[in-house]
Amino acid sequence: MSRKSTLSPSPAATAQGGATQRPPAKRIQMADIARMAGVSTATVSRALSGSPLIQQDTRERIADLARSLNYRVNASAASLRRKDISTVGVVMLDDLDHPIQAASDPFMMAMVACLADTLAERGQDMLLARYGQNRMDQLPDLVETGRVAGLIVMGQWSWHEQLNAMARRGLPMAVWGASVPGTLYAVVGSDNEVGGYLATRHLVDQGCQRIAYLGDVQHPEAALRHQGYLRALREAGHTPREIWQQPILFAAPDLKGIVDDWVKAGAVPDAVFASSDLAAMGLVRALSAHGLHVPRDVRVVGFDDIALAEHVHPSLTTVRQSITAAGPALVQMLADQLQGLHRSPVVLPAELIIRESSLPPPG
Amino acid sequence: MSRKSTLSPSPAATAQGGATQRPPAKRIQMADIARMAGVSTATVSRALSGSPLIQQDTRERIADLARSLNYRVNASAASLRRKDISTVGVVMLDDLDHPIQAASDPFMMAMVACLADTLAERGQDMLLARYGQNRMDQLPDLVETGRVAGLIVMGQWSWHEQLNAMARRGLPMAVWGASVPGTLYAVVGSDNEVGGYLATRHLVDQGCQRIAYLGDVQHPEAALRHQGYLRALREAGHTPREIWQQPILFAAPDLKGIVDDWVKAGAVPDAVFASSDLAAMGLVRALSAHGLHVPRDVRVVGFDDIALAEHVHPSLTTVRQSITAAGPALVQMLADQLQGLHRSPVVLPAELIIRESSLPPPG
DNA sequence: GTGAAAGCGCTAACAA
DNA sequence: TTGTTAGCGCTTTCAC
Repeated sequence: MSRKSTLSPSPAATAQGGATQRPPAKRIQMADIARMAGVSTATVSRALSGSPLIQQDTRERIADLARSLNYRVNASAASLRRKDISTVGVVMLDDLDHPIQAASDPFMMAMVACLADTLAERGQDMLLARYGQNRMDQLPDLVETGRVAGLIVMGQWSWHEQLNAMARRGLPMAVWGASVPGTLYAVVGSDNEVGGYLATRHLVDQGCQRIAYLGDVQHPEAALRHQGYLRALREAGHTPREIWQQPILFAAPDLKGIVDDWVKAGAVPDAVFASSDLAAMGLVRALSAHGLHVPRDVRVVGFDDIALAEHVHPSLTTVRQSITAAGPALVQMLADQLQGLHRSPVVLPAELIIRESSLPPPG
Repeated sequence: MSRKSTLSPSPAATAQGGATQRPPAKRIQMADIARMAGVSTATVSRALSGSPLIQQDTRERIADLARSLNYRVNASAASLRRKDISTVGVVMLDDLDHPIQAASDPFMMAMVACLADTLAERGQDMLLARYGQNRMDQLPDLVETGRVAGLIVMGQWSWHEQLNAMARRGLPMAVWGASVPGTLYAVVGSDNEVGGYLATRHLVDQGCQRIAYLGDVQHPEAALRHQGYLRALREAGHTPREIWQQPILFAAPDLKGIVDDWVKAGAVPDAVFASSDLAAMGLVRALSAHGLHVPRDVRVVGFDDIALAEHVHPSLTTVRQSITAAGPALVQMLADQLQGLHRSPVVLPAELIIRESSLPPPG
């Protein structure tokens, strides 16, 4: 089991007297199997990959031998020879380099998990990496050093230009987000405009008159949600007020300050559409610090439908982005890119999930 | 940019008339650089890896050439030749194969992100995979096919025996969790017993008399937290009641049913120590469905200190597991395993973070 | 200091 | 059907 590695032992471990070395048993390989089976490596290779060229019994004999010796073909060697990379890079882009930011977004992380499963089903490996603004230029390395066949990118954020540049360089990739004019890369995303519309329309239907929006309109997805919000408002004959359009940060917003502003201005909304569940939950807390209760005083709708949305108090009305649809769509989009097929953006339906936070309290 | 791939195009894409092929530009390689620089590939290889054997100017000339041609050494080929795998497998074990379960645990996902960063800093890649009970036996494949040097395993759960079996086979791995007697694999984890003690002791100090525990004692980590809970109770002279030891599922507990039981039995506790923040948040909601308010009627303490704990209402008192300590510890533990060094379990300190959910309400 | 040559472990023409 | 041979793209002795 001698496995060379760049890793170095910890000081603690080297200092420790009781450390023991494992016997360096040589790893078996294809030539060994071939010799023992009395055939060539070519035959072993074909047998193990299930080639129909090999006779039934030869194949089984070899398969049995391999199994009993616990032999497995070396994936890297095979991949090198075959010139066929079965690993996909999944990249989480973060605005800051604060440890764990986009990573703390449960929606993104659920997507990562779904991608892992989707890729696994297709027999592909997933290389996961986080990149911040500073290392952004190293992103193409993953592809150019041949470690991954292509990239699935999450967190379009403010990286639009860099992503476009990468697309121009011909990097195969699929991006989760929203397509804006001039987008050169392949995009998969939810129908953010309709999502925003549904959320706001629902609040209008509840009789809300003073509906605020919480979201960073610099962010392409949030901008579309805002457009949907405006459309619903327009339809209802409401006029959006400036103080109710709050350009908060997507992940770590200062909700307290915003509620303060509302209270000071005597302009507390009777409903808020927040562009993420995280923001919505933070808002509930910020409001309650001012003695404002959700949904009694303020109705709240979020976006994403993270797992927790159903389990917090009050449970959160939200716009569901279907992760189980998103993962396969992204993987397929990348597969198409790798075939050299350019596809137009994929827009997944968004669905309003009504829970307690936007409904009249039972009392 | 011809990149062969096992991926097949989607029906939608093939059907689509507007699909365009990218020109199959041949990828440059070391031999090309060598030819253009008028040296051998050996020299290029050495120059690019910064070997001191190569003369300063030769090295720079080659480096410049490579950069201008946007050449990068093929990582797989190099790794094959060098017999040195710089990829680590990070595995999330799930109890069910319900899509996204442990993956929906923000604590685990934050850890994954931290591992990604820690490994990246060391120049290692991270292969992320989820495994359920059914595919569990395929886990060693990752190592045995040479895709990864070793495994970092999260979600010890009820897999103890399988993990032990893998350790016996000599698979290099480091597991996040708790060490129980007879554990053969390398373990890194928080000080769960002390964490449970601190949480419960804090509730005792608040004057709580009827303190319940919520957690699956089958789970090694939860069992230790329970022991800490019992120790604090014992110290305070309290007797733990049966109905207040609830063996809930770690990730998706039926909190409603438990609260129902308490109410029916007329045995509603005045405080609950939950073995995860997720469970604590669910409990807050389940209690409120019965008109019970946190912290007014029931004080609650969680475990983990996920990012959201601070931002929900009421903000959650909890026991922090330091992710920033855990990630590096796991990586180092695996590094030591790969060196053949057996180290004893690493136990990281747990810290009580006091917030609203366990304190008397301000009113 | 640099180059020639021999592989890493496997697959795929091409022959037989 | 199976074996022979020639690499995949790189690193590294060993010689010069």
